[in-house]
Amino acid sequence: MPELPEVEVVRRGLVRWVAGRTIAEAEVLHPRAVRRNEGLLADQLKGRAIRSAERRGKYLWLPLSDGDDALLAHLGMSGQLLVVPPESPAEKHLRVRLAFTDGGPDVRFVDQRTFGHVLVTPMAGNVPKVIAHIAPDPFEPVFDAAIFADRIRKRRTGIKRALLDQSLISGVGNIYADEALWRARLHWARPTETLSRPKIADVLAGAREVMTEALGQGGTSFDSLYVNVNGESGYFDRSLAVYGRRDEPCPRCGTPIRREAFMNRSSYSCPKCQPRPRNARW
DNA sequence: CGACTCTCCTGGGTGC
DNA sequence: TGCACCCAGGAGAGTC
Repeated sequence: MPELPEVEVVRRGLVRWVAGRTIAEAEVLHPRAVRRNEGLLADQLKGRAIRSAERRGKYLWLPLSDGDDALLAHLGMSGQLLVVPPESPAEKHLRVRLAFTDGGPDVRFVDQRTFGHVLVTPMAGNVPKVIAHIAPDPFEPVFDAAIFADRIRKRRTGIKRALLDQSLISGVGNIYADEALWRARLHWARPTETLSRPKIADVLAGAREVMTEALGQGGTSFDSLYVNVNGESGYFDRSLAVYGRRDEPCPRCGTPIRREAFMNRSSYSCPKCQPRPRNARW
């Protein structure tokens, strides 16, 4: 499942392949992949050059020449942006294909579960207009830890729900939320308004550390659904402390990791290091 | 505005 | 072997 480190791996892989190249043809093979796009993507992209590859949180975009807009992508759960030779056969779940005027490798958006999407959208300052409501991610210079802590403390919800709220902090998904909370020794249902500023700083530090480590190992992958632009999986799943490790020993204290249902998904935590608060909220 | 739920999707795994 | 389920969620839309 692509979260910030996985999307960053894709961005880094993509930028060296696409910067400066001109799109000869864009082909949409599944309408759902462009459901947020206004107009015809193929017409909007034909003849445009890609300037670079940028990212905020889990969103990735390719600024385009001849206008102040960009090709924006979100990988959803199973989306991939692959760089492959133009003659290679269509992938089973190929949704959008970009061919280039230089005859070099295609960029292909492949997505089994179609939660991901791509669209051409105008920029609003430094980010695409349609993601202006997303908060900076914790690796951006403009991310303000004090503002983040204030906003967390004003919420009336559980800390994990707040971490997953992309308007408070972007880039954190289910995996790294669980890992950050384990590092900060906090239960996911801890009410946000009961957290001290230092404790919020611990969570933020945990999130930054675990995502930095994951990035260093090429991201996390549990199966072949998340891959970099060359189709390779990351190795960070070997380093996860709690996510997906029900009944395995906590790396810190040895207590078996528990799995709890939360928002129609799973939360993994250590019962001893992360005791459930009496005033749990979610 | 904030809190929360519902919904979209496919294929691998599981139990009978 | 077949089939009915369950599960993985990110985030926009909608409700209150």
